[in-house]
Amino acid sequence: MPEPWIIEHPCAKCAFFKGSVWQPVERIAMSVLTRGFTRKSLIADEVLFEQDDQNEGVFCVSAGLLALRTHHPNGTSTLLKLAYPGDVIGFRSFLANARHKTEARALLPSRVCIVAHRDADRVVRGNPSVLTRMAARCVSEIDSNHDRIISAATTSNRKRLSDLLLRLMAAHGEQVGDQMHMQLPLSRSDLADLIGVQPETMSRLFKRLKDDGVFVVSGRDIQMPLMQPSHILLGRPGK
Amino acid sequence: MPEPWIIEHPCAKCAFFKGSVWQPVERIAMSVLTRGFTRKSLIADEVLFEQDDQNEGVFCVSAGLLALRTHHPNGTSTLLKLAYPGDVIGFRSFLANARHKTEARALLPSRVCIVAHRDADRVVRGNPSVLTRMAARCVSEIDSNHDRIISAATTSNRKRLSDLLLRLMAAHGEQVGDQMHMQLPLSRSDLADLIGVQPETMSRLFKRLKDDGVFVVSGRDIQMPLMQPSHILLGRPGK
DNA sequence: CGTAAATTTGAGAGCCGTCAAAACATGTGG
DNA sequence: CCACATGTTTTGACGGCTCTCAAATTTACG
Repeated sequence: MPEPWIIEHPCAKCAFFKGSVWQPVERIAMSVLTRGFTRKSLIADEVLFEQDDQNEGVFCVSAGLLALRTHHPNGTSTLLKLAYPGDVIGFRSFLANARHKTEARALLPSRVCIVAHRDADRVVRGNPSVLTRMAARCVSEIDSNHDRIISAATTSNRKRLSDLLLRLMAAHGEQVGDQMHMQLPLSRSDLADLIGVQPETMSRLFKRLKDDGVFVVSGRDIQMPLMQPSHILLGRPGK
Repeated sequence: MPEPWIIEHPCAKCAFFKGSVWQPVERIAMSVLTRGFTRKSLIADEVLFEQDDQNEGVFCVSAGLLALRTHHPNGTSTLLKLAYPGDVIGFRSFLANARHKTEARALLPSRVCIVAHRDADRVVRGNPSVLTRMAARCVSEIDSNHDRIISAATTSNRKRLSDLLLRLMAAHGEQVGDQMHMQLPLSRSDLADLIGVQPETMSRLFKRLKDDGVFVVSGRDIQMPLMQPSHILLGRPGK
């Protein structure tokens, strides 16, 4: 018999509770959720799940930054997604009931909340609205993949890198005087895997951005003047 | 009170009934489905829905071939997906309750089945399993987008074109003697939009494929020897 | 301070984008 | 059936970018 007292939702205190896929659910589902609920801290470079692993649940990033990567047979890899707090990961293999196609590895010290597969399944079955919200996550995943396919097909690597750095700056940077400043959370190889070029090319792209005065770069230290001639960021005419 | 007689499922006679997202549903949902159900024939080059149109339902391709394209402000476009019989399209904007991000245009004379938005909504609400199957379509969409991102990042344009032609040959070709033969359903520009290169480059890629003896090309007529030295299709070592 | 790993630099070949022009295909009206 | 106009595809020339391999340099860390 269900308890008449109010059971607190395991995500209730999370900053992302409002947009959680697990919310709202019926009271009964809360106990299932609570039972399947775990939190996990990851140090930088720690792996949350491995490519080809069986899905063990649905993961929700609550702090830090994870990279979703697929490794190719020839030793190279492609960085498919950066997962920020609020992002749900592992739902692809959860929904398909299949193995992970990507590896999830922390780029920064991170924290994830986990709903174990079996219990996630049960909650979803009893609460179609959870499925609706997961489908919405799928859709935004599709959207961002489309954006990436389009930018790869229509935009120069130089502009794509500059866009990426702008996004990273927005997420990780802070204002210092009239400059933005950040510590890059990614290595040059990771950036190369994200843009889809070789590391040597990435290095040269950085050089060009530096030479053009768009960014001040020193290792992982990036600075960016807040007011800069917009034509530089927009790239050469046409591209 | 539901009719005791058997109502036939509107997709019952479809070749893709077995894998339909609309199947199985409760008997009551069948009448809603039937009510919202339309079929539409498209001549080559006819538009099913326009980019930025409001979603009017969920479409299931039953014959022919459609191209999902997004047009960019600068006049170029990217071909994001070829939709074959059995494919469901429009589910992205249906699930997100948003406008279409792509245009759907028939490349060949085609036929689609349509479940009107309002009724699709109703069926989904009453039958969570429909949502599960739509989520599965989302997941395979994500998978194929990932494959595309990966191949764009790691494979030469030459190999990507050759892979594409192989897939098209499998779908549209027929064996004539010891050759495969097909009529290309796509213009050179469409192929260029699909691979992500300029039309001039596409023309040169074809020339190289021809020169290397992989394909015999004449306009939209493509022939391919069935037994060919596999190293040609695999491309240069490394790539 | 020294070793291993990551990043940058150099050189050369090949591929792609751009612009412009030629070749080809298609459809129309005479 | 031809002449013509239109739209698509191919070709040429050229500059710029990326890949590859190799070596130099910097950074990270024990």
